[in-house]
Amino acid sequence: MRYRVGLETRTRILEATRDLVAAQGLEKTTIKAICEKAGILVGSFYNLFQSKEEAILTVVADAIRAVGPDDGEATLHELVDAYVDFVENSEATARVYLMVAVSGGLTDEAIRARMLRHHERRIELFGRALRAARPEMGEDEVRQRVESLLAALNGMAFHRLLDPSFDFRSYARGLLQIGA
Amino acid sequence: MRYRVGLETRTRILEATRDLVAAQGLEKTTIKAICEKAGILVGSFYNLFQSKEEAILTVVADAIRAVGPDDGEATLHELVDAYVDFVENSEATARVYLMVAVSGGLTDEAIRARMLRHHERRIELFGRALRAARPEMGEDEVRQRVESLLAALNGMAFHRLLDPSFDFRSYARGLLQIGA
DNA sequence: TTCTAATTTGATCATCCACTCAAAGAAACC
DNA sequence: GGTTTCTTTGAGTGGATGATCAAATTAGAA
Repeated sequence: MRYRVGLETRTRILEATRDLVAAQGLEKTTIKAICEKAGILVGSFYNLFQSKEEAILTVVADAIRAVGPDDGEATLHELVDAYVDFVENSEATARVYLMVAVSGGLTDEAIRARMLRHHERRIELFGRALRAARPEMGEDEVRQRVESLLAALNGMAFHRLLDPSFDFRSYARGLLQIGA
Repeated sequence: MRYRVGLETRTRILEATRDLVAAQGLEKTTIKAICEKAGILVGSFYNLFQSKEEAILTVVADAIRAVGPDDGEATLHELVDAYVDFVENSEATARVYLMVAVSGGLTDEAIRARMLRHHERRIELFGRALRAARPEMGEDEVRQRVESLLAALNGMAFHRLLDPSFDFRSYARGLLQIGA
């Protein structure tokens, strides 16, 4: 994979994989369907990826990274908004993330460990923001509020992906008023 | 399916299916594995179920029913506790429910509709309990609080299933103090 | 016990899927 | 233009899976 055309094909394969996984789930996504959607034949796929698993894992890794913590200085409001933005603007990636987190996390030890680490990082990020806004708050209460906020955000993100008419942003902002 | 042995076999098949789906997910659960776990041969399976899908759908329907609203008179605290009990005491069923809700809900229109109806019923149930405890609260705020509570409960249930050391009951009760 | 209907057995089938590979074609560098 | 390396093609392989079926066995009612 060194020529320009090869890299373009690789991108097309990953996009096709992401969209198919988002629409049909991890297991129902077949090599044949990926290749059709990417406009290539099977052999080309295996020229760029060693296996179906490798392509899917690449998509999954991208999805996890896309949710990931960025700015350690952000306020709670900004963090919540950024998560809503992610779900609203990168719906396919968000769907992949959610499916992998649940189906993968519950059935695959490696994914489970990765999800727990990812969660812990987000807890720290949100905890830092809450402590900055409410310096007087005790550590136990910070933990309770941050776990609650993140759980509610995840639950609402799922609701939003199930039901596009669910006003994720409003409800997410409402969370800050309840728990602020 | 009229003889006693047939009904027993049916039960064994459904238990095996439930446990395998809980451990490996919907798609990786094969007829062969179900039959081995149930201690039967393939032909017996097809004597009692028309297809693999029928067995899985039966398990899934049981799982959805198991989370379902029961008592219209229950307090918020009782409703929350009942949900925690369900997750703690029927872990396999809870895992099946979660996997179906996410993977199924995001990829299958029929399951999606079913999940949204189920969610709406739970919102009503929790809403009734909150209104009973806080008659002065406006309808918009009831909706915001109930959506937040249910989303957080679902998010925490997932966290608990990923991480058995997560103290679901304490955090769930903490939700009531934040939003009460 | 006898008879019928339900149940079990296990070989068999058709289909789908991930993956391989050798040959032909295209891209990049001299 | 020549050479090398990368890319594409597409038929083909092996294996697994869901499902079928006729024959043998067993449960239960009369």
